[in-house]
Amino acid sequence: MVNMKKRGVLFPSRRQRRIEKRRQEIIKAAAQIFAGKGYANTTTKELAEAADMAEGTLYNYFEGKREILLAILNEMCVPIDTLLQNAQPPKTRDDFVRVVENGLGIFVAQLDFTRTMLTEIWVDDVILNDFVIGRLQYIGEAIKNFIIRGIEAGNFRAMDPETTTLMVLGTFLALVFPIVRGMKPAPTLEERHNMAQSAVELLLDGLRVREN
Amino acid sequence: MVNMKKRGVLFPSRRQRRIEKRRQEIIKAAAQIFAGKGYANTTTKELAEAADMAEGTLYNYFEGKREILLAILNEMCVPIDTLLQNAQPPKTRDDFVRVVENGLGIFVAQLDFTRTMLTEIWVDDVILNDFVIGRLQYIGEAIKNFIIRGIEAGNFRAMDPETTTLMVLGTFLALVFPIVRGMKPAPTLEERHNMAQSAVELLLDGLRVREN
Amino acid sequence: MVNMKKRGVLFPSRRQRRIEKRRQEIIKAAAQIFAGKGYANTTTKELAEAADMAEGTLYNYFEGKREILLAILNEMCVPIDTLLQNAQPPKTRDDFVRVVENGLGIFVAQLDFTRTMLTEIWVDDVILNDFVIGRLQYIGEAIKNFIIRGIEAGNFRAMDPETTTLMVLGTFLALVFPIVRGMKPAPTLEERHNMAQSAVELLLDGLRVREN
Amino acid sequence: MVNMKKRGVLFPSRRQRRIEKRRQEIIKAAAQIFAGKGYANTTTKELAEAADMAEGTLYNYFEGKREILLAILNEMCVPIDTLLQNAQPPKTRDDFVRVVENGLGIFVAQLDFTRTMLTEIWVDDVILNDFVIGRLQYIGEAIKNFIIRGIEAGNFRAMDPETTTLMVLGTFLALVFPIVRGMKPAPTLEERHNMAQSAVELLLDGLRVREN
DNA sequence: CATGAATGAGTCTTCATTCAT
DNA sequence: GATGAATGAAGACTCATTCAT
Repeated sequence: MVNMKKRGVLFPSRRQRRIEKRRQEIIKAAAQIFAGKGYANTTTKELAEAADMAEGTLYNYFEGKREILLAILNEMCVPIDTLLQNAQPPKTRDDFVRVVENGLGIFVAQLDFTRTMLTEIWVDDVILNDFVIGRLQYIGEAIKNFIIRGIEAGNFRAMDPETTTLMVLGTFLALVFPIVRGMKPAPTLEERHNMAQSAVELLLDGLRVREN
Repeated sequence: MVNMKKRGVLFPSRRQRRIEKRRQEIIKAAAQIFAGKGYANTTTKELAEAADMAEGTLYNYFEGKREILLAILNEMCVPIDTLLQNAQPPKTRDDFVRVVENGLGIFVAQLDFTRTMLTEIWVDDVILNDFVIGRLQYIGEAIKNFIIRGIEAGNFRAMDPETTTLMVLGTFLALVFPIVRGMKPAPTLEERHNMAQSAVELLLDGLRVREN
Repeated sequence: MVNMKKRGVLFPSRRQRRIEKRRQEIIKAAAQIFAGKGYANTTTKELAEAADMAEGTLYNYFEGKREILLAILNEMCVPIDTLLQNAQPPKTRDDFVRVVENGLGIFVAQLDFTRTMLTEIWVDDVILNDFVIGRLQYIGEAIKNFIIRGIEAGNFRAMDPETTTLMVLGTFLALVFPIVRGMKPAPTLEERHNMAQSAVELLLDGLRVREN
Repeated sequence: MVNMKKRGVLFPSRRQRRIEKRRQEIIKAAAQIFAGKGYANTTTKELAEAADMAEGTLYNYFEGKREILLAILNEMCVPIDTLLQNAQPPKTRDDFVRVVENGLGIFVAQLDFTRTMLTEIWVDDVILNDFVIGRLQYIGEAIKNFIIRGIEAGNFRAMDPETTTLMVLGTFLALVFPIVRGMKPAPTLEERHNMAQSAVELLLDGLRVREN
């Protein structure tokens, strides 16, 4: 007989599914508000209203306000981590474009989560370390290797890989920023493709006209 | 006889100078704390302690907590605005490098102020609009014109000026970020020069080796 | 199905009744303290203690300290207003006595409320205007008309109606004052009747013996 | 040689006179503000500004805020006490009018002081007892005797002296109220005479026409 | 004596969390 | 599980009083 209390993650009972659904509702609603006014400026009352439940009910699903925030960030990291795990180091120019495109896609797909994260990393060292630093280092490492290999293969000019990595990341961030901050609407699939093209073009070839 | 009540800004009385000095002390101390934990997570008690005075004394110099924040941001914008007003559109590559260098210099010179601002723009629309948007647009416009003129002169390849501008800004931001976030120490003058060199090189020539 | 959210005023839900009850408790306790030491000298802590609840709980029922004061005054005006609306202009001497009697009754029935009001009208123009002036003018008008009609009918001697009205009101106030200020115990029904008799007698016939 | 430090009250030194003058300035200015917003709602900063001096200077002339209030009330009681001491029990109707007139004159002559007192007696038992109760009892006693003697002489009808006394006082208060509360301008000498006439007429003869 | 900046206890108010229903 | 009233610790701000200049 299956132990009803410990069905495990793979075969959740109906009860567990309901709980999970409710948590998701809370998370989604909370992300929207956190994204708008920041964690510290949001009251649990607002969270409850946004999730359409009583204040006390929140505490049946989360230990407290902060756990909701952490859940949001965890949630947001899932697709990022799967992308990172499956990603192949880009070989061709099109590979490169596709990576940027995918990255944009992830952030855009969960705008509120992204906003929430961006809102907090400046203020909360724990969050910065637990959710951002590691992944950023991983990505940075990947880019740096990409650059180094390019230099070794004679395809890239000899530049400081450290600084260059940062700037590559910055290019990406710059594309995302106005969207995240709500100054631009979320780009369509096609627009994302064009943005990625432009980015890669700039990074690979620079502004200047090739003389030959 | 000198009118003691209306000495004006240019010849401040000793009293006015003392007040201004005290305000500066408060601003400096507050920026340090705001930079670390954000405006909302900082109590007036902490501000007072950091400025080494009683809580009530703060209110002899500022109308309230928020005014201290605004004073910080105003303070920080002064050197930026003078730079922007005196800046010439870069003509040569060295011009370009110098502009980036100066920009880095400003942010680094007042790290706490920069951090404070970065901490709040995600959360406070008023601040974003009053202190950032305008200047960013101004800078963005300048960069865009630079790009457009370069394209017209046949020096730059035909790229979307809008997106490109963003990415140029992003490159800069990327250089600043780890310093502002306290992940890297403030760079020396020489290091800033090298960073600016790298940035300009990447932007103008891209990663790829010129084939000729 | 009964709409739970819009039951209306006439059929309050149990919840609404509970809230109203709690508000009344607070109002009553607050009136007692305000009456004793005045609004400005009363702290919310004291209010909470008097109402036997935590300080924060007050704010579940009122927007703030001042709203409690206003609620007290509103509360106190209800019986006054109903009296004023139903009152008939006194025709006979007994009518007159009864009016005075009723008036005394109202103030005595809610001594703390009366005290609270008397405490604040000297200090708070808004309250004076919103709660007192209008009603006083209405009453004054009624008295004045009563006097004028009396004069026209040849029953009353020709006196300045304005000043006389004031003095009639003053007579009433004088009866109320020592009770309100706590210098005398609240009068019984019978005592109130006698007081009203005396007042009417003085006003109608004066101190002097009728010569005929 | 005269002891400069203890010249006594009758021959104040120039220094003492200056101090007294300064105290009077403060008292006057303070009364104006207390009259408007009440003691508790007035800050020492406002007092200092009104007296055109620095906040600290107040403390060279008074022990604290409360002492200023008490000084105001003392000040106000001087003319009242001299009047009470010199007053003869009114014999004729004109005597009576003159007493009322004088009373009005005193209150009107120092409106701010009167207002200040009226503002505080509701809220501060010490003040009520020290400054008002005693005098009121004295006056009440005088009126009561006047009434009793009138009754004994067969001039006045037999009424409850207690209640009647109260109402006589109330008549007076009613005349003063709108002036004190700032709803009417201060009456001229002549107007005061008329008011006194009306009051006495009402009290002695009542509203009703004498039938003979 | 005059000044006014400094002080810190005291106020009103907010809000995350608990718990009885 | 759901509710939302109760709680009280903590926060921003005020102000009478002191004191160095």
